[in-house]
Amino acid sequence: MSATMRDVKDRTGLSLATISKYLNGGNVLPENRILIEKAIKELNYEVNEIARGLVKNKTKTVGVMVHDIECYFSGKLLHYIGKELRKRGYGMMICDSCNDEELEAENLRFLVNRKVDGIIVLPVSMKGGFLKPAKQDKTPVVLVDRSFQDEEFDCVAIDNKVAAFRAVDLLIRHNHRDIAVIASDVEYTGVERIKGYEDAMRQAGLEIRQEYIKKGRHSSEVGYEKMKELLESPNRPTAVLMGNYDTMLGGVMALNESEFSCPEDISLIGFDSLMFTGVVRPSWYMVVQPMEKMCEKVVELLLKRVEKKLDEAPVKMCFGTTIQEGESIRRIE
Amino acid sequence: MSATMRDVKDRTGLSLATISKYLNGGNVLPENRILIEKAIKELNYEVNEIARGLVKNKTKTVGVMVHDIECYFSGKLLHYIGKELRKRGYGMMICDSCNDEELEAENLRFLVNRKVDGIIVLPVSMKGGFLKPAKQDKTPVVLVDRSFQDEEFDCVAIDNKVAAFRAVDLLIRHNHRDIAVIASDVEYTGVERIKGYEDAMRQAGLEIRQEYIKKGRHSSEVGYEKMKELLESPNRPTAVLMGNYDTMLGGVMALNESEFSCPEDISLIGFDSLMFTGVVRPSWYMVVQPMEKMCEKVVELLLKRVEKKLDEAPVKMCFGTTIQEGESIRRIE
DNA sequence: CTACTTGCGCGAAACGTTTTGTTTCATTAC
DNA sequence: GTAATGAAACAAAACGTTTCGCGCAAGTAG
Repeated sequence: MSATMRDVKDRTGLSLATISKYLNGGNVLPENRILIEKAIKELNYEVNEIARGLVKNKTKTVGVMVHDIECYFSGKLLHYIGKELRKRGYGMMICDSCNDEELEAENLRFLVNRKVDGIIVLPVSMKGGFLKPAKQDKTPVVLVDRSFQDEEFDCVAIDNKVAAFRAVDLLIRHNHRDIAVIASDVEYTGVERIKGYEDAMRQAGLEIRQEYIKKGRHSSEVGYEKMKELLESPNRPTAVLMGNYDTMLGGVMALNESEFSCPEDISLIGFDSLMFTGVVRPSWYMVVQPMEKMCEKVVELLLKRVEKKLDEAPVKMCFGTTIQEGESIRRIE
Repeated sequence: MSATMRDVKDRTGLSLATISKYLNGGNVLPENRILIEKAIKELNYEVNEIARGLVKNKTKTVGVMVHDIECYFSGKLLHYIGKELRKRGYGMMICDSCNDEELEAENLRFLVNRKVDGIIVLPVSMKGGFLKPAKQDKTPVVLVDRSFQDEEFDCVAIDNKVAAFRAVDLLIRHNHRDIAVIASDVEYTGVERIKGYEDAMRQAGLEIRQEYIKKGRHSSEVGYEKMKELLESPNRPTAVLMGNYDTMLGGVMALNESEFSCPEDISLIGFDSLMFTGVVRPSWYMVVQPMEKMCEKVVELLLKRVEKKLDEAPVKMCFGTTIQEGESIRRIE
């Protein structure tokens, strides 16, 4: 098959140790350096990273598990994380959990068995149990975007509660009183965002009505269904906070099919969907996260753990959000 | 660190060969099976896939390189490919080429050095030169969505020329005469789609005007710019074929900012953007590819090569497209 | 001139699996 | 009672690297 170090050794008459030294940037005699380089070129030799990984017990690869690779948020995240890892000489092994907890657990074992040096997880689960094999193997794990209810892990995210609070507060300052929310009660971000919604309502002295809190997994289907229910309800709200990007999509679809329009009848604010800026009319108000910064930090934190430069208790990094203005909110006079 | 086969061996008093046999589904005495299973559980033993890969020279992993992981098309593709690979017991190592040819070449070497069993490429480049290391290593490669101008490789894609032809033909059948196209002249799909545009115009006896053929890399920026040029031109077209999903986004942005509207002033048809269905008004006419089927085939083809079940010349699989109806085309009376 | 350093190179032992060819032992057949 | 058969277990040699400890030569200090 392909050439090995042994071939280079034979062709140069040097020893394996010397070749290895050269490959790893050590000092070799100029004449030998030339010899080796010539042999490598002629043989098209390339390091076998598998063999190297075996002895070093390091693969220079980190695993990244996302809850759902199809969603825009994941794509963006993977892009930034990949860029940052590459900058630092690491490769990336991506797994898609397909929003399935079993698959998530399987993927984790997959990565651990392949001896990745560390793992970045955008989890499906709200509980951290599935990470046990990584712990046992002492493979560092850092969470991104979401954390768990039961366990503390290194984590980089935004404060979802505060972000949702601010969004609802904005609606209130536009004189909205009948404000609903469509968000997930089975995903960490959704749960936190609902809390923020409730806080804002409470603080403004507004009644928290259960019929205005629509729960269901973050997805366009749920967004569609729940928005429909809200529109058809006798107490149709004047504004809705959409729990994430997908529910926003679904919600707007329902709205487009209805007799109502945005922002005249319903005001909307959502999360994370920068892609639509300028494409959709009316343009959307949105809560945006500093994704690139977050990804840089997540990688930095993970590699510190990998390289044993950090040995304290779990670190939680919280980023601030901004609200991107749009046309989807009406001021009630 | 973590337990190895040797630990299992010591704890059971059996030999390494027997443990290996058990792990690989061979027959062992019932009493030994129990012994082994107990030891594995107690030790939390997990196979080290790196070591296994070294001796088998098989990693049960395929590499997937996409031109740009941020784009929706890639996300969808990766989802389906991952699903299919998992079904067949393979893992997936994803690389993002970030639309950069140099990075693409680097990523390829990365995958080859990690001894992936095969590689699926959605290429940036229009030339196949960067695949040389894979050839030398005899790592099978299958292209998806795009192929090269200079070399033949296994490839699964649609016939872009025909797809574009049909789209333009549809516009013509709606009595449009002044039809423009915005597409890439540096990417395979764009080049083919422009050819299809020209064929359709020619066949209908319509003049092919260079001012109506707007070229530039497939991106929302280019879509935006070129659409603006078209709108401001004295010979404003009545319809435009958008070269891909990103140009469609950019084009619609430009349109939204202008005094013109779709479909009253300008009719539009684009490619691949299922995600927007129902969200954008007017809804878009689009050429859609059977992505799931294509991904299944791409994996099937690659694994046949990997498992040496196929030894012929490069295979080119071409899929048909359908046109999804929308509201973005006006019939001219 | 001797003794000590320094820079390179070398051989051999790892790393954790699979695999090959051989050995062991119980069973069956005559 | 012996030979033939077959299943299961074993020991050892791979796989392609890195690394450890040592040896050799040339340079430096006294």
